Amino acid sequence: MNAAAPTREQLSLPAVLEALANPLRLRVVAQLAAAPEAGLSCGELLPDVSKSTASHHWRILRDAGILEHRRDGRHIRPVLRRADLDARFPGLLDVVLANARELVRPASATS
Amino acid sequence: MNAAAPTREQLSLPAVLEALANPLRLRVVAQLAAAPEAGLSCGELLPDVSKSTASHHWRILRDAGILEHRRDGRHIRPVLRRADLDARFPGLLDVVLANARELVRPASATS
DNA sequence: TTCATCGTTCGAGTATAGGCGAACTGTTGT
DNA sequence: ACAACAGTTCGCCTATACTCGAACGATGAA
Repeated sequence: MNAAAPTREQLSLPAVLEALANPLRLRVVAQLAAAPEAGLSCGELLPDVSKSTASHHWRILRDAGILEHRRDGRHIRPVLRRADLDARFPGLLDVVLANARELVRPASATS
Repeated sequence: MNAAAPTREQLSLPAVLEALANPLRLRVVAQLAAAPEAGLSCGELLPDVSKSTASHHWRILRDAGILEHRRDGRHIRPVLRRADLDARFPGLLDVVLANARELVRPASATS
C-alpha cells in the first residue's frame, strides 16, 4: 500500500498527470507553488474535507513525487519537489500551473 | 452517459489531465501528434486491446475534448483538436508530449 | 442484397478513487 | 503524566475506471 516516494529518476509522467488531474489536488499544488514561503500546513491547505480525505490526497501527491512532507512541530508542511519535477519533466509544472490559475481564484472576479 | 464533446471554452484542465494520465491514451495522443498526416485509424492506433476497450478510451479522449472522430469510409480517423487545446491551455499539449516521448519509443533503442 | 469490416454499445467483473468516522501515532504544552 | 492537537491508518461505502465478449449499427464491396 505504501508506495514510497519516487526518486527523481523514478518520477512517472502518467502518475504525475493523474495526481494533478484532481481539482482539489491541483488547487493545493497551485497554492504551494504560488506561496512556497508561506509554510502552510496540511490542514490549512485543505480545510474543506475531512482529515482522512485530506491525508488520502496528500498521499497521492507524495506517491507521485510532486511534494514531500516536512514536520514542523506538530504541523506538517507539504513542500513542492520543484527541482526534481523540473529536472525530470521540464516545463510541465509551470505550464500546468499557468493554466490552473482559475482554480486558485475560484472563478469570481469579472476583472 | 454521453457527455458530448466540449467546445473550446468548455475544455476542463482536470478532464484533460485525467485523459492524458493513462499510458495507453497518452501514447496514442503522442502518435497522433507526431504523425497528424498519417491518417491512422482507431484500430491501427490501439491494436493491443479489444475493440470495446479501445472504444472506451477513444470516448474518454473525445469527451475531454482532446480529439474528434472523422469518419472515412468504414474507418474512423481520430484527429487532435490541437487549435482548441493550444488556445485554451497554451503550451500544455506541447510540454506533455515533449515529456512523453519515451512512451512512443518503448524504451528500447540505444541509438 | 448479402457479406465482411470497423467501431460503438451493452452487460458484467475486478480494481481503484474518493469520501467519511473512529481509532491510532507523534508532538507540544501544562 | 496528561491533555490537546495534527496527520495517518483502518474499515467501510459508493462511484467510476478498465477490461472483456457478445450483440448492434454503419459503411463499402461482391
